[in-house]
Amino acid sequence: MQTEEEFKDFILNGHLHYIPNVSIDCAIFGYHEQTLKLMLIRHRNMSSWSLPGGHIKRSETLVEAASRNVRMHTGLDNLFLQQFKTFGDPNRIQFNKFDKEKWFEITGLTSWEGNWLMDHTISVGFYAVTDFSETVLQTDISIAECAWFDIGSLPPLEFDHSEMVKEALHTMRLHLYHYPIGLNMLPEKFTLSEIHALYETLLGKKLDVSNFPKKLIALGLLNKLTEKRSIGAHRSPHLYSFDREKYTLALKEGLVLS
Amino acid sequence: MQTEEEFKDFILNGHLHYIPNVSIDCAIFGYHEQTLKLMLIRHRNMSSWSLPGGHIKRSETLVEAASRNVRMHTGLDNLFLQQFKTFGDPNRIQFNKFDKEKWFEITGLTSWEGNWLMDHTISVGFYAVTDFSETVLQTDISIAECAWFDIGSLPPLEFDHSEMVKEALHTMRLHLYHYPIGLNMLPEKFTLSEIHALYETLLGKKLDVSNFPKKLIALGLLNKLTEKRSIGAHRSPHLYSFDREKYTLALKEGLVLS
DNA sequence: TCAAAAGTGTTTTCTATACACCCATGC
DNA sequence: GCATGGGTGTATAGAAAACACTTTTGA
Repeated sequence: MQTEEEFKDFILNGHLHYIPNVSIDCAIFGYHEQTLKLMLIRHRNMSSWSLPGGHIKRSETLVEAASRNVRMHTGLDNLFLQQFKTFGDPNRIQFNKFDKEKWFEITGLTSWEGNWLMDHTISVGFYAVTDFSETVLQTDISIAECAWFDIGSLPPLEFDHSEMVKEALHTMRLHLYHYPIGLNMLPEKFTLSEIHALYETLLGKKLDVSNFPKKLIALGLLNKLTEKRSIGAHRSPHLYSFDREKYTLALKEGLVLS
Repeated sequence: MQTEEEFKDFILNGHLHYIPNVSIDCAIFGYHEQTLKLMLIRHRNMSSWSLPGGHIKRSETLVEAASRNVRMHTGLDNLFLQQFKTFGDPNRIQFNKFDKEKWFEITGLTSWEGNWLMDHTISVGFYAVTDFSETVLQTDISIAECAWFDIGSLPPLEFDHSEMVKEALHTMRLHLYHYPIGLNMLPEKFTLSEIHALYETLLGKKLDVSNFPKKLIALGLLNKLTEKRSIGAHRSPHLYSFDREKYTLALKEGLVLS
């Protein structure tokens, strides 16, 4: 959706291709060098930030809608993407906060009564994880801004999105112990220290320097490479890579990291 | 919804009070004397069974809708009720399987094009647990039958409800280790053997006779009563009851049972 | 006194955690 | 050689599992 014309058509006739009354919202977590960030967008005509989201095409599944949304904003595909909760409180969206005038100007409408977008909307929350340094943030005509925010200092969010973030973070941290989430946040080859730092940042707590690598190796997902990384005046750490086969299996079947 | 007239009005004008394109479905698990059952309903004009469900009123939250649904079918309130997943695959409902003729007869319509019910519907899954011997199954005008089925021998289900049951069961079993779920499935006063049997049945596996009670007591949710139960030619077991305060706290904050 | 079920105690095994210590590297 | 981070080994505490044993009850 890049032109004003397409946007107008979406507002007026979107319900022909998209399911009304339902949307998805995505909490996209980004990791890089020991900082955890969250991607937020600012809609046109809105002053506060919100999670990226959108409607579901009549031909696609929920995950596909979420995946399309994430791809649209980050340019990335095949991220770890999980449903975490569905939100539907009656007052989760305050339509009276919208900028009527601007809206009428775009659409040529004089009232939003009966418009498919201006109705009670339930939203299915998804979260994704990625390396934010690899992303190229993209907007479309409906979005004014798009940016990464430090997880510790998020701005006030629109709608019920603050609660969504809280839930998303909670679920993501739970999943860290039951799924291998790391493939998209680490380079192809990485050291144990790097993955250690990743887990510490995502979980927001310290993990034992000695025991964490042991547990990780015990899972059997890692291949120890013969290569080492040169890090200057220190012992060269071994490089590891994920065993793709075991990784994808663990994604399906789950695992237990204590 | 008890009369033919109300049913017709729901079909024709329900979208005024209910949100279209979204529904909730409930997997209601029932326990009694070491058997685990699931409540299923059969819609009018449908040959197979399905999970009870319905639309969400514009004024209520998702849980409230689920709660209303459960109450309607079982007569029970305040059950442990949890969202487990939202389902939205494009082909989850095959509208062409519906009995058109019967439908037209009821409504006086000659086509279902444009009817609010005949559109892509996303469904939010909830599960509940109760003692099935305490329930009084109730139907309404839209439902032909309502019955408990043994969890091990469920009939084929409509839509994607088989997958829903699988997911509901999985989530319920996970939650058993993180929430106190038992209040609604046991009498006010119960023995350790009874709660032991409950957990074994819900989890579908054996739990150690000696260690399970220890862990349970260690949680601190139980009050040991001075009363005992007389069970014939055997040692009389102590009766226990839940500590309401600690129970409700644990419902909110969670707990860890290994 | 015996069978059956309740309940307790003990032994063994496993695992989590803390921490001491050795290794590799470049200056 | 020494400072620094990488990596390994071990000792200890605590939890989980297995199971033997004691208690209570009514026939």
